Amino acid sequence: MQEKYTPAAIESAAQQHWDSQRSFEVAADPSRPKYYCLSMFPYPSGKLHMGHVRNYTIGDVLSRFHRMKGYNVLQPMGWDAFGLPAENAAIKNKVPPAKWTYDNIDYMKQQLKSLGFAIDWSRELATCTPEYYKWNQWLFLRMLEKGIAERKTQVVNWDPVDQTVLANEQVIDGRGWRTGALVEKREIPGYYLKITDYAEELLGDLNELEGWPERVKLMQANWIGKSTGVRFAFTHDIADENGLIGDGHMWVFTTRADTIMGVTFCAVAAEHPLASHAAKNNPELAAFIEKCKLGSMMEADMATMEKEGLPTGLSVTHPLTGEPVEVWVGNYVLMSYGDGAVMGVPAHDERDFAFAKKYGIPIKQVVAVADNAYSLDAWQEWYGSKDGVCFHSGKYDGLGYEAAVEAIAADLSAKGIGEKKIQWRLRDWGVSRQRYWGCPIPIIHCDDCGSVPVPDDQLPVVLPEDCVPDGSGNPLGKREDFLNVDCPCCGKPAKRETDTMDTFVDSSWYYARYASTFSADSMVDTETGYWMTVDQYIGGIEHAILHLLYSRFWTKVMRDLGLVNYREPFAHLLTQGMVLNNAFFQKPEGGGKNYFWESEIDLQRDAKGQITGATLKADGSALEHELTTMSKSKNNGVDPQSLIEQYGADTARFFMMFAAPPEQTLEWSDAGVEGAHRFLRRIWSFGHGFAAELRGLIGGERQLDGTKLPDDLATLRREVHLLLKQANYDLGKQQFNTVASACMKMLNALEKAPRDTALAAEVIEECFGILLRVLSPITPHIAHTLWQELGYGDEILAASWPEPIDAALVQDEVELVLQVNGKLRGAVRVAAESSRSDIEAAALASEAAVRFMEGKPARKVIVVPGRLVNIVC
RNA sequence: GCCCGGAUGGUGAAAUCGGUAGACACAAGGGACUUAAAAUCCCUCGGCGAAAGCUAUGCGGGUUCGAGUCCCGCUCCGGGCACCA
Repeated sequence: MQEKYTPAAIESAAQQHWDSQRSFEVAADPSRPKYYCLSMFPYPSGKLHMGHVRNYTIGDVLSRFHRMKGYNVLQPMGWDAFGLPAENAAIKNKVPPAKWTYDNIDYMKQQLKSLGFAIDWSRELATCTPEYYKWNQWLFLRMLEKGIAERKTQVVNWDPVDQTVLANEQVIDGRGWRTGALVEKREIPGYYLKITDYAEELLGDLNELEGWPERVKLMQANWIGKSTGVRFAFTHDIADENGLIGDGHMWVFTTRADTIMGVTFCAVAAEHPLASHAAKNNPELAAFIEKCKLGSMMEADMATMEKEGLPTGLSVTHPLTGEPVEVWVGNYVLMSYGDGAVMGVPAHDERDFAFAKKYGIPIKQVVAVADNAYSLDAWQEWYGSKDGVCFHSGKYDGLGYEAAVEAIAADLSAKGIGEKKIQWRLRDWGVSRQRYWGCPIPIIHCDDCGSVPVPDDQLPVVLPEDCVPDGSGNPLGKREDFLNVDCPCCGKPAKRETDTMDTFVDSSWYYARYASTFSADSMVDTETGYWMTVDQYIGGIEHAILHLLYSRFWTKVMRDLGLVNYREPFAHLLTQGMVLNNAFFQKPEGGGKNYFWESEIDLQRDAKGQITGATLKADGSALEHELTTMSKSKNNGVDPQSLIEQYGADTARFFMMFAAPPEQTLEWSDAGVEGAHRFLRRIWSFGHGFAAELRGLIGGERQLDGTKLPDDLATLRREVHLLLKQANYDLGKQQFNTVASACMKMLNALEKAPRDTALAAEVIEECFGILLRVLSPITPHIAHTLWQELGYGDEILAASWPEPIDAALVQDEVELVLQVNGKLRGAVRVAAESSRSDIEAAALASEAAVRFMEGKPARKVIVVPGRLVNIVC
């Protein structure tokens, strides 16, 4: 056995061993319990980053732990291979996205292998391969047949210079990222998946997901956003050349029907038919509407922008009072939510209040809350409260929120212009992307037959892999060989759809494909039934809503099509915190941020080492900094490669687990890695130092007799078994940082232990065997090698997980904390099985108690068994 | 702006059910070994104080014998906001 710990050598040897044994290739085996452990697959951006190392180490720890617990463990890996960065790289380097992507996959796969993850590589998949995306297309066609997919108009960011659609990410301060041109909103056709049809089930089934963090379920519930309210119409006789607009009804939705008597205006979206009609003879309004159409599509921008409006000059009729109500166009009203119109009740809605104050619209209080006086001076929290009663509301006066809503809904319903309605915040999922590097939408456009689905036997529609996007629109639009096709209905020349699918489609079902046998004839097969559902899913908290919601939806669609028999894909979810690092930037005049690498700058720090400023090495100019997620675009990623090369995979893995609990954000710091490596060196030299003794001991049928141990060895053994108990508890909580520290404590104890007797060697043999096994999921290479070298066995993978021995844990005496009036004043030692009154007596008699009680009688003595005694006097 | 989290020494963090705050590490300082360095090992290490002790878990209140942990009100930081993945 080598004296020196040489991670490079032992890690490649261990990896070769696992490779040659095919240790991690698994098959369905109904006789054994299965554990499907899935980490979110990476986007092949070029190199692994620290977030990946963190994510996959967590998954690997859980996989290896469960394997030693006796489970049949599946841990697959693949590539979320379609997406925008490949096109950006193509624009920059003139390399086809396909080549860039496949090259990145090759490199990153080798990186993953060097980290020693227990992955079944025989199930590797990449979403950009036709064998995979064929089934995106196939399922999309089934959704079309069932009416789950439909074609309607969508609003996109349009760059008028490049004549191309931009992602939100490519719009910086309202301008195109490459051209700097003001971005416009444009309506174009696209496909939507009716996720709203599943809203009720997606919401309800959250209750079944006991293994999900509450906060994720809460976020999803809020996102789905079920609200019960009233949809009703303001009537009018506004007509254009086609007759009454909207049949003389302007529909609105409100959750506050109880405030209907306080309506003093209505607001409609810029795209609303009444707005368009009013703009015809009103150039100022037409200009305002154009301006609204320029604005951002993003909800955050909508919510923070200045609320503006302009009157249309039109009025509609209040459904209950019959009074005329002015109609305004508001830039904050969304055509895509509800009916694109809202009622304005300034007295009881904060936004309406601000709007009314700004434009001098009357404010009419119609809800009163006891002991509060209404004033128009400033908005008060209680104005929006549902706790009050109707007021100034005629027949509804005195009714509380619920009674008022019921009464008003009933009256509106009687007039035939309103009803109670459930409204969802969730919108349908627009899946069309005007991009090249994605899964082609399998549709053919024929002048005669319209939009025709590609027949199943012509799937997949294969994406040509040699295009190089240049930023001026989808290159598929110029590919005659892709575009031109005969119409499947009439046989006449037709054109293929050039839109591709949202990449969230790719990631909505990959877990099911891993679990099946990659058949060319079916999306999923019977093997899926054994492995699914995923027992443990691990990924970044940033996916808490969209990816997870789309996957849940997709699963339910597959179930309705009879493809799978489960209703939820992921039983347990671990949302790892993000890995953060400082990012340094300057703000150029055109807007946006220019990021610099830390190597390009000089840092200024205060006496405590906190960063106070930064300057660019090149010209000394000042930089701003922010603590943010590691990302390619921010030049603040730390490449794990150098870490692996310098210290080895085990050190990188140990440090990642030790640095913070998995759910917490992890602020990157180079320091600390050294400590992890030092620990592994100590483990190695401890093993090396005892190699001869341990080899002699291991292997026999001998069982350590704990009753004959001298005190120091009994204490050591007790300490290690106690640490094992804690480590097992923490593994159950998925708190791996304290598992790592338990291992460190075990080694600390072992190093201090006496080692000069045969009995000592026996205890150390048992304890070190525990330590190696607890450590093995985190640092598998060193644990594997020491296990073998010391003769514990051939395969630590095949060893069973250690459990603490109760007899080793007992102790005769315990030390209790002594408090007087809640303050720590000392300690009392008592026999472990002392009664409450014995403990009280011992505490009261102690020197510290006498001293701090200052002669006062004890009014109360609180005894917490095994913990403390508190004397109140 | 809205929804969801988080905040504990110089740093990362621990504290299982409301019961010794700072385990385990990193950094720093001191020492041993060494011709020297590296490595390794030992000691100190929240603040104030000579000590007794006091004080301390982002800020301000509250509940409790006892609060990092529970409640109310803030501040700052992170994630998401539907075309980044």
